[in-house]
Amino acid sequence: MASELTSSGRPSMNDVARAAGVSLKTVSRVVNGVASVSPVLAAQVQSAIEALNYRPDIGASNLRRSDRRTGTIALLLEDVGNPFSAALHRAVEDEARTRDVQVLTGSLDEDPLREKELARAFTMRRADGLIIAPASADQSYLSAEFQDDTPVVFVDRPGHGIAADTVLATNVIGAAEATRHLIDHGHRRIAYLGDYTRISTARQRHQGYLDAMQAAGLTPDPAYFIPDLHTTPAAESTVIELLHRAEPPTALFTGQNLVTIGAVRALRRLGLHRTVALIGFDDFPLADLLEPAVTVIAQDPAMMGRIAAQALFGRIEGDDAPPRRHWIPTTLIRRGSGELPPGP
Amino acid sequence: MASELTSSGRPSMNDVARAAGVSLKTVSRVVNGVASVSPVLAAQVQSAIEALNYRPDIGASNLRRSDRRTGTIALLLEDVGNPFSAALHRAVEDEARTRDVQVLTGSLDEDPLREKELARAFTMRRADGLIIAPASADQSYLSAEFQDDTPVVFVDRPGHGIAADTVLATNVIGAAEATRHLIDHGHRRIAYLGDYTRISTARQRHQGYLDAMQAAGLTPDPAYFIPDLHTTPAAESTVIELLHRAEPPTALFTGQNLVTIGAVRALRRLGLHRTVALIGFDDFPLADLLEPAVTVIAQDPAMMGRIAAQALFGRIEGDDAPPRRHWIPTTLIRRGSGELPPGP
DNA sequence: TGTGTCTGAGACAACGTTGTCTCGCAGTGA
DNA sequence: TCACTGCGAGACAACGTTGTCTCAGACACA
Repeated sequence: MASELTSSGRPSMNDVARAAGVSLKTVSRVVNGVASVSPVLAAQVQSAIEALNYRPDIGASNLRRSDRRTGTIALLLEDVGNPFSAALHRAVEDEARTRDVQVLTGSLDEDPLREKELARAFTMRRADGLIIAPASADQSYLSAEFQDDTPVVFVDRPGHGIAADTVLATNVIGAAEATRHLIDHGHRRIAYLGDYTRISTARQRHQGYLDAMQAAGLTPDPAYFIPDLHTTPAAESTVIELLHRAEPPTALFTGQNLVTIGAVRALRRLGLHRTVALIGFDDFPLADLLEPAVTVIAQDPAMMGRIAAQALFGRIEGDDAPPRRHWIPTTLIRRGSGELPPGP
Repeated sequence: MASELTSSGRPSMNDVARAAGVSLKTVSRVVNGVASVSPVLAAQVQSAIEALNYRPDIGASNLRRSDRRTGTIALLLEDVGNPFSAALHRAVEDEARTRDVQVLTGSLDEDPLREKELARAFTMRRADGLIIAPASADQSYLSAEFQDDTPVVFVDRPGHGIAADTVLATNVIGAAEATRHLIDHGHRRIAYLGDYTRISTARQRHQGYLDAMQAAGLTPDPAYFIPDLHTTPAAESTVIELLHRAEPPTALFTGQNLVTIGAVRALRRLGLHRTVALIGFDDFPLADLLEPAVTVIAQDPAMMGRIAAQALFGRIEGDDAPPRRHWIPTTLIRRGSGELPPGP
């Protein structure tokens, strides 16, 4: 157990070499599984490694290696604590795991400055690639940041100012499907309630709503267009105000999770949860256990993460085809709230 | 815009030095904010940095630096996709952010082998510290893995075989409070339904249940002790079976999130959700919107993450006091399901 | 026996950066 | 004018590792 280290910290290959009575380079060969080492020496090296608890420093390795891979990718999401981001994160991790790659994560909180700070932090750590759900309006800074030699994949939201693979939900189609579903159930006064207009998914979902209304020959009433809701309390109070109007909508289409939940709370407080129809974009846990259960346009964050990670690793491994755009389909899940008829 | 790089990849300090007409070391001084550089040269260096989009390689920096900090910590959780882990992760990130530290994450899925693999992967990346919710029974391997020079903090579950700071919820107290609450509402036949017994939190919550029963002079019926439930479907079918027995319990105490949700589903299917009382350990979104709303013992994963991160950074910065144990209190939230009286 | 080939293993430089040492030069005081 | 001080800035080695080169020795063959 007596360790013969020159330095006080972790043992290095040199310490292992000394302990095993071989050259540094031979230790390197054993660690990297190069075949041309005689079994006798290899065994000596192995036991020295175990005696000293030697662990290679992949930072130093990376510095010298020709492929320059750190075995680390970066993942920038809206908020690793929210269910959508968390599910996507998990799927990325699963893909990374099969390749022995680790994942550095960061939350952007819709803050463009934070996005740039984190991009820089990850550049300085020489991540092999980046998956990002961008918060800022323009990602052209990324090509300078990464010198165009680190692949980038956009997920959930498209990037701007830089060509890269992109993985998106079918926001327009899904929102149109939700709206059409409400129209098919007899609704005409349908309100759209969405997130900040600067967020592209919010704009697309609104677009889908408009498309479906127009396709049905209905004129969307601007009074029913309610953007810039970002939190549950904001959505709740806004819905209460909306339903107190002289001519309230008979159906609500909510363009985001927290907004949907705010709407559910508001309808409950007003006792209108069995009267006013509701469809939310993005599924959430227990939606099926509410009264009435909430009809949603479900996204598939796990698939988005998986496809994004596969695209990224493809690029890291040398795929240099033109950037691709992957559409991940949404699904209408009928549960009750979206099938309520309009009042008399 | 013409870049004068020797190498084809990212520019190095050498490239910046050449472009600015100064020595490599002067660039290093400017990058590290050493004051003793004349303003003129510093400005030349700055503009060369910007022209070349130079970004320091903190891996190389770390290799040479005396403090040996990578500015990266590792976080090992049960599953970054579940709400508890995700909330904890987010809190750790927030603490790390104030210190310009990035977070490497990994999910263990109750797999001891995965725990060891990830510990090794993070050692090889020379993380400055580790926060872990352990899946294996013994973490003594960590002191070899980290050579005792990388601080470790256990969170949610205690570690074994290695002394380290530990951040735990008051599982026994919280579970006892839940059970007492049911007893106070007149229940005598109370079932405990929990996760795998090998998980320490599951054992502690069961212990709290036993404590409260005994304190009330009740003998816990072994038939009402139902361990090893890990998923919602398993919990759902088990609860259905349980309530079909000749003498079913009048109240359920569920020791974990997914089990609670399985119980809610089962009670709904049986139409007993207003008859059989239910208290769950760990809060979950929308628990207050169910019918009846679900009474829970709420944990505070964000506080657990924050305290764990603060403890870890304290150690990283040199705190060498004996290991501490931090207890994060749980809170009983009365919502209705836990206040139902026993049937006649 | 001499020559050539092969193989295993060590020597050395280099990756990008920082710690330490040294040196030149301007400014100071006698 | 001459030492002395102080300060800015460069030279050099080193961190832990791998790529490349070289060399010693075993072996085969003419």
